[in-house]
Amino acid sequence: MTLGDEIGKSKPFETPEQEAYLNLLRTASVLSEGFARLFAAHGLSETAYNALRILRGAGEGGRMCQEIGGQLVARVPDVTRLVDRLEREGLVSRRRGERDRRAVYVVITARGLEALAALDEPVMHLHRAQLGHMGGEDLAALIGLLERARRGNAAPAGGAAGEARTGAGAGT
Amino acid sequence: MTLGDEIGKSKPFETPEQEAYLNLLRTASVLSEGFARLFAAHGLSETAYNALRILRGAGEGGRMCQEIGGQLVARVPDVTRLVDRLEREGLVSRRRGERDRRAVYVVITARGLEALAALDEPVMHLHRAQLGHMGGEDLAALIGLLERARRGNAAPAGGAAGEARTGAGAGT
DNA sequence: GTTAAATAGTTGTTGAAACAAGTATATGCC
DNA sequence: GGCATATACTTGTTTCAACAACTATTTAAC
Repeated sequence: MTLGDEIGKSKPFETPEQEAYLNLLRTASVLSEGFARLFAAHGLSETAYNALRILRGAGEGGRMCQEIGGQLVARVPDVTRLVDRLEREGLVSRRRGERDRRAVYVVITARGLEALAALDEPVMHLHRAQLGHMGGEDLAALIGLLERARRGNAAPAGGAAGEARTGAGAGT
Repeated sequence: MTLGDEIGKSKPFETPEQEAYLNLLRTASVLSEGFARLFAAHGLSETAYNALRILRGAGEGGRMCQEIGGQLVARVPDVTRLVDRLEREGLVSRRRGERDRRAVYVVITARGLEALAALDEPVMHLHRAQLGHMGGEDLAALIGLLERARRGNAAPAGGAAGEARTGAGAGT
């Protein structure tokens, strides 16, 4: 089913770029809704799940809020309150940095690890249910094209782009 | 730049499906942020812009709230208040259906058309800036793969899927 | 024709997203 | 070593998103 049929557009698209963009958003929305439902059934949002995944990868050392923000697939401008919620539910714990007392290291708790573990299997299953019908070749092609698509945005050409971002820029 | 580098993941991905999914979300997020900035500079959200586009396509007859919801690229479970906001800013007007007095037809106003017109050129420009570096062939391939990716979700196999959706189902 | 079910929107409420301003610690300059 | 700047996070506030309950109208059943 083409996107034109799906959203009932008669004069489908003006340019291939627009068609690609709208297809991208639509696909992301459709797939992401499936995960949102899955996570919601476990009391988590997609962002929360994502953050927990990052923290599981970080191990006992944890990660600074800033780093969490940078690693999330979708930009989140308020990591503090995201961590607040996770902490309130006992899934993570905060630890003030010792060397740098401004920093706050967020560490996943045993309960957080359990929550993730309970999701590992269903998540993998859903990934396969959603995209398993595509061959490995098509998946590889899709991945390559998506990476290529992002490249145009590396250096925002316009005027009002690429500024502050909550004091980040953290740099290599 | 691969997504693995981008979000600083050492052990990148567990399956190609996961890699494709995360690349998809990331790309959608990156591109969509550009548009969000553009629209915000004109006092609109992406959803609001999208709704106005739908209403411009609908012409003087307008569209029912239900139809707007169905045509938006990302599902929005509260069209009423979306229309509220647009109405408050004078971009659309409501008209109670005459044949079916339950229905509310939403029509774009002259001011709404102006707002869109002011964005037509910048939007097309941004589309090109974001994806213009990809050849027409790659764009076509990407579009095809995205459509293919959505196909796995046509009939949700699981249990807790495919229910109500705010009384919709509306059918052909 | 009157009642039951379905449809189209609205309203209420809670939680999260987004932007801006504020506090505490570190770093660098002189 | 004291002051300016930058960094890391927190807090305040407004707006939007999401789910559920409610009203009005239509359709269908009997």
